[in-house]
Amino acid sequence: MPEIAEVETVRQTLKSQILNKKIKDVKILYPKIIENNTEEFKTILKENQFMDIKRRGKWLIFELKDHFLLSHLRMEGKFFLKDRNAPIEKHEHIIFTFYDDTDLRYHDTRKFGRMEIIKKEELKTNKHIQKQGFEPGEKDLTSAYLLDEFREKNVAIKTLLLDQTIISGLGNIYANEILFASKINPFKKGSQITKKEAEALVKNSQKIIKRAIELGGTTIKSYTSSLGVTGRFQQELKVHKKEGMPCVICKAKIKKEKINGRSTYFCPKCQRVNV
DNA sequence: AGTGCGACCCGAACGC
DNA sequence: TGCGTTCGGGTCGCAC
Repeated sequence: MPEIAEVETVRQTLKSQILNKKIKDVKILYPKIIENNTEEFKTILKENQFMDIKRRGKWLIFELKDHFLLSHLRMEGKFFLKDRNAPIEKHEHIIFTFYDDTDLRYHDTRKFGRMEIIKKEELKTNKHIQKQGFEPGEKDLTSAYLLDEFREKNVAIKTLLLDQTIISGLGNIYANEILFASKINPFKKGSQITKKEAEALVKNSQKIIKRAIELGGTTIKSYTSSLGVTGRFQQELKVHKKEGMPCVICKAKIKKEKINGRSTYFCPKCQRVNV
């Protein structure tokens, strides 16, 4: 699933492929993905060009002349670059055709992804963008900040790591891995998190996301990023999808349980409730 | 305000 | 084998 490292990989890959190419036409085959009026969406894009691609958390931000195109891949959104004559595949929902006869195609099996075009001055106040917390690696993501955010929260730390308003960009895979690296039980309540644990979370989120980006993200299940780029971080997963396998530290069997409806993998020994 | 949960989707995995 | 059912997963919006 695309989390921050996968989205960053998509951003870098796309940036090297589509910048400053003039858009001839846009086709919307499944309108629910677009949060704007579809005619308005097309009108803004035609004859326009992507001048830069930025990112905030899991949101891709394509810079146009006077607008930004925001794109969230959710579970399985992918971008592919193809020849315009290539047959349209089943899950290709949005097609941007450039004047050089290539297409940028948005492919999304589950149709969960979303796109929205906004005026440039609306970026900071956009409802999606403005609520993003700090990203792993940003210097404002400190243990003091986390302790303050967790202080009054009576929910599992695992759930809090997935809250984009606190830390921006983490999904289920990296939340599981960061908790394992930090030796924190995923069920532990936010208010019970100690200073030491908060420091470990800052350090490990930074380390793991940095490493995942270096490896091009995690390819798991059906998810691969654009243009056939395959992530290699899955080779370094320690607990995610490792139910029943021996812990790399202590050999105890990795457990799988649900927290807030999400699969949570952890080592019952290294991540004991009271350490 | 904080918290929990269904809805959105559909292919894969599972159960019989 | 083949069919029906369940699961997963990020985010939103609603209910409490």
